[in-house]
Amino acid sequence: MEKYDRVFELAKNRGFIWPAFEIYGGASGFYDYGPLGATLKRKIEDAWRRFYCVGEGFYEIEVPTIGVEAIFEASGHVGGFADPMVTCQQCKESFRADHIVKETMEIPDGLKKEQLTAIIKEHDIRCPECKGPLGDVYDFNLMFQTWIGPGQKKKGYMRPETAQGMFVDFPRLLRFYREKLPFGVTQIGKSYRNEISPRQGVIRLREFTQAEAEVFVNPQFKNQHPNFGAVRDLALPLWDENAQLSNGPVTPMRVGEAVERGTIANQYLAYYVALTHKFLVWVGIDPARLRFRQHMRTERAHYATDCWDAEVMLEGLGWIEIVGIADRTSYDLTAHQKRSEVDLSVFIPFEKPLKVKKTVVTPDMKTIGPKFKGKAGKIMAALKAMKPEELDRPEVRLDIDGEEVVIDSSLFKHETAEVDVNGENVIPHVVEPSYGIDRILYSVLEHAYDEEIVQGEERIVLRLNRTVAPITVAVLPLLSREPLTGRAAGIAQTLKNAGYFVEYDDSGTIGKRYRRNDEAGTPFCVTVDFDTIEDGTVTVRDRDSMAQVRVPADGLAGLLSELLCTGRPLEGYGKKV
RNA sequence: GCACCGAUGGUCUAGCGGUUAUGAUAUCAGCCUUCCAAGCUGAAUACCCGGGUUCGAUUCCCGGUCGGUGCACCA
Repeated sequence: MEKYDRVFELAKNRGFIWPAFEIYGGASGFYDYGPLGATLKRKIEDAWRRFYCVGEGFYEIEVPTIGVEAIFEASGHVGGFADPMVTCQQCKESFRADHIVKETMEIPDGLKKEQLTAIIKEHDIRCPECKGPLGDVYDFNLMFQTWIGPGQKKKGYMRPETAQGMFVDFPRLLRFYREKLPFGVTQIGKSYRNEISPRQGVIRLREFTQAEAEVFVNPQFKNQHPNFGAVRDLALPLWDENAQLSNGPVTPMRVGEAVERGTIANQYLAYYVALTHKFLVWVGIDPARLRFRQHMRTERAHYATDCWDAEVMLEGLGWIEIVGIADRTSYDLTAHQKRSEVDLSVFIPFEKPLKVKKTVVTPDMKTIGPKFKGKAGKIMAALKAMKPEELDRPEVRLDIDGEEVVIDSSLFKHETAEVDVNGENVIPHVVEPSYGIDRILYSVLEHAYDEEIVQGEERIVLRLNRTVAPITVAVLPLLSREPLTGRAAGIAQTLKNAGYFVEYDDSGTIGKRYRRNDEAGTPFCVTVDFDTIEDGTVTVRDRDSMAQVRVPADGLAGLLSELLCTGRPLEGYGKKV
């Protein structure tokens, strides 16, 4: 953890990250982003928006972080993650408490943990592995629970992922996108998981930020991503299931080939794996410390056909998952359709209408109604569900709530006609790239962190990507006295007016100020010296090479704009110093 | 949640049953300074929280919080 310690020390010193609630002793799994950290995070999120919202055309939505119980009943988070657990005091193995008890006796479902503890004590139920004594039963649900409104009538949960909000809004989103697939929606926001014992510092948080995209696609066309050509030849470091099983290496493979060979299940999934690679490198993840690992069949959620994690190498922590890209199929929408009883399918028109024979039954409800009263509705439904040949009889026998009802053929008409079927209703599949912003932010810091020896002194420098660095440019008078200070302040103001995040600093020697900005990751330092007063030129210093060029102060805003857009080295501009 | 270890200025640290609680670095003010943590002067800032033992606790004991390590957990 040595590297982590050094990065975290810098993060605390320079105002990137620190423990939350420090004056009250803190709480594990919670961290604050300080001035530079919050700015860096926002810039990473903005880069993400540039890829997903601007690039892919997926609009961003924002839904409450608290959800009503039904959402998480449908998603499986309530039932699946509210298990009573018990730990063996001897071998420390954990078990489902109710399962252990059920091996010995019949018990009803839904017993409270106190009741289960009592039963275990009473019947001296022991650890099935080592026969050691069991501890008290405790509830195990990763969701934070709360009550909506006064009293305890309406349960609410802090969302454990942002995804559910986008599934729940599906009918409105479908209308917004004018009822056509495919379309995508994104959300950047906080999610909450009440981890039992978060470790690994900022890697495992109880409150964290996710950036997720849900791409709704016709399952028939998962192999026809409209923009696949743009990524087809990109080589990705893939570590598929077979390679993992055989302890094989991570192999670079072109995206197109990965789909053709079936390494990645379909074009849509592969496209977002590729887009993830582009994004991560763009915000400053070292490609040499990045790989894509396929989920093993056994670790995949039962509904997911294929799932790939982007993992980064962090020193002392190993390979850490920072993005998951999953084909969730129609699982989520189907679950919400069932629980909410709202139709979440999309009408997909056929290219040519299909001619289909259809039987239309018209019951004579004027007679059936008064005669059968309360059962009339069910009789109508039963008649309409009958096959044509069953209706061609003098009388029809129906089973209504276990009772036989005989309907004379005079009580309904039926005719079979050929009708046009113009399309079908399909529940879309969902391809979901899910990004852990906090982990990405820390990884960016660690991958940018560098120490080097300059003239016998250690230099710490954050080699952040120019576009995500919190401060874009520092303006420094060579000496802290007039007329340099006044001129520098003026230049700083001009750059602020141009929209840049500018730091003006005249405290201490010039060397010290360079180093301060190196630690903050500021890519450029503009220095105002006596030549500036004479001829209006300044020096611009590159953080990484420490090289300087001399350019006219008037052109600074334009120069910065070009440096940020093109990513070209500073050395190509102005006169070398 | 269990076991072991730790917690001292912003940061990194020395140390002790009674100290004016080290040192470095960072910060602020001033002097000096014509490009990479220079120098001088001064200032401000700390014993994680709660109980106990004791004349006296930052120091010893107990509990908690936070952090580290191992186990468990991480859909």
